[in-house]
Amino acid sequence: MPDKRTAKAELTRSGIVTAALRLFRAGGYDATTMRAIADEAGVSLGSAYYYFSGKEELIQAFYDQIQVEHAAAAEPALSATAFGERLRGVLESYVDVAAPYHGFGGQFFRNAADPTSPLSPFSVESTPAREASTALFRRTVEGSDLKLAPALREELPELLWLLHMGVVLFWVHDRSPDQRRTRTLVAGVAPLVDRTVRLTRLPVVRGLVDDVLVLLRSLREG
Amino acid sequence: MPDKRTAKAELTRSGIVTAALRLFRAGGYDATTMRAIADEAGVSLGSAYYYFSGKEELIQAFYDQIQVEHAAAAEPALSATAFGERLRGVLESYVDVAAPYHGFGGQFFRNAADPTSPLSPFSVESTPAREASTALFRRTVEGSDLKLAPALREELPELLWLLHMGVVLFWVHDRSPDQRRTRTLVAGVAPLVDRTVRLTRLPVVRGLVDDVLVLLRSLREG
DNA sequence: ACCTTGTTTTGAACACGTTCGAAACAAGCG
DNA sequence: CGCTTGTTTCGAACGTGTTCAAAACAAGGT
Repeated sequence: MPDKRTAKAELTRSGIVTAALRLFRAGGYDATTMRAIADEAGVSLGSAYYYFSGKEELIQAFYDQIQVEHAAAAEPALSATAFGERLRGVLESYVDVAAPYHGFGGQFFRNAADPTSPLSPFSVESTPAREASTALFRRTVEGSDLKLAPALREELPELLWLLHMGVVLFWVHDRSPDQRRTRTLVAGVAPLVDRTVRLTRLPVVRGLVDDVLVLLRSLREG
Repeated sequence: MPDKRTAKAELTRSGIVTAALRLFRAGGYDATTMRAIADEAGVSLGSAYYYFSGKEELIQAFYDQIQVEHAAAAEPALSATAFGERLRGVLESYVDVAAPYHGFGGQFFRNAADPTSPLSPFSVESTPAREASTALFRRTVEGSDLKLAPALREELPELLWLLHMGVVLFWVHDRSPDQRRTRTLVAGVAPLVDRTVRLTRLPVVRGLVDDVLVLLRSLREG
């Protein structure tokens, strides 16, 4: 492991990342070999493994990039005030940003699904990316016209992130041209979530919501 | 591919499956090599590949086995009449049945998450297993005291299957001893679903449910 | 200058999943 | 019995991700 990172080492490292991203983009994840990445970066195979524990770790760079792009692309959507509109815009912008990678998104996804992998969106290693994404949904809630019980308001961003993960899951399996079906899903689900959340102020639904919150908390500790 | 299956060939085939399952059970999926499976079955490496297109295909046998065990283990739970009780029992019995495989369940899961893989629960190849599982949830609904709009009643089993998939996802990531957290989730979520579904008869909620159904249908065609 | 210590680089080597051409086997037919 | 056709078995060989011991390099300290 590189403890004291010299300037030159950092250059080598970023060179490997750049090479990997270029090749992933061109030919997909599985088809891109570590040897090809090393060649493209102008280093030996062993050097690639000196900087990265394995092929998987190179995906993280990809994730980080998409997350940043998503945050930027979602910005315009956050000028609306209606919660449903905001949510729809934020979810849609992800589909836009991720579109170029849809072809081999599944190859990434396979690794992400492994719970033992640091690439899993639930892993500790993904915490920064996860929190950045959750922050985006927190802004979606807080800048909106939505009126809510404070307890639910606090949990909502994380629940929306979960919804986002669900959309991504759908997206990965979506073979329709230009991911039309995912867009249909987002356009339909956003207003539904809006209306559902507003319903939680009804007395009949209130008790249900409270129990959901209790369950969420007991799961978090467990 | 074996077109005309002779009796001896069928024996070789099942021998390979048995060997694979035994080794998976003992050492997990990743650690079990195709060479070891072939050895254990007393055939050559090439023979294993003559019968199975790859290591992945051997997982399907595992899935089928669990599905059958689940259906059997869920039977007692279906003697209850309250929908919430029935649902809880069915979901819980899966956790019981799958418990021995929790250790390497994630290794299977990784392959299942690949949308291009036939092992994906959404793939055409998985249709039989998926429908068998959905049938279980249809029974859960139909034998219960649940009163519902016919339209929703028709869609509910598939939605419950989706919930089941969600529970499995949670289960895979659950590192608590004896999967306590997953059991907490199931025990908590079953009554919540029960109450939520019953709420759909309220006039205020009715319109929401109708829109959900419309969305589901438009997604199915797309 | 030389040694020491730590970092970076290298390519050979390993084990694995998978492919493939060729051999062995079985069955029907003349 | 030979011959043909189709099935089954085999193991060598390929390309892959990954590991590792050794070399090259850099920077001080003496």
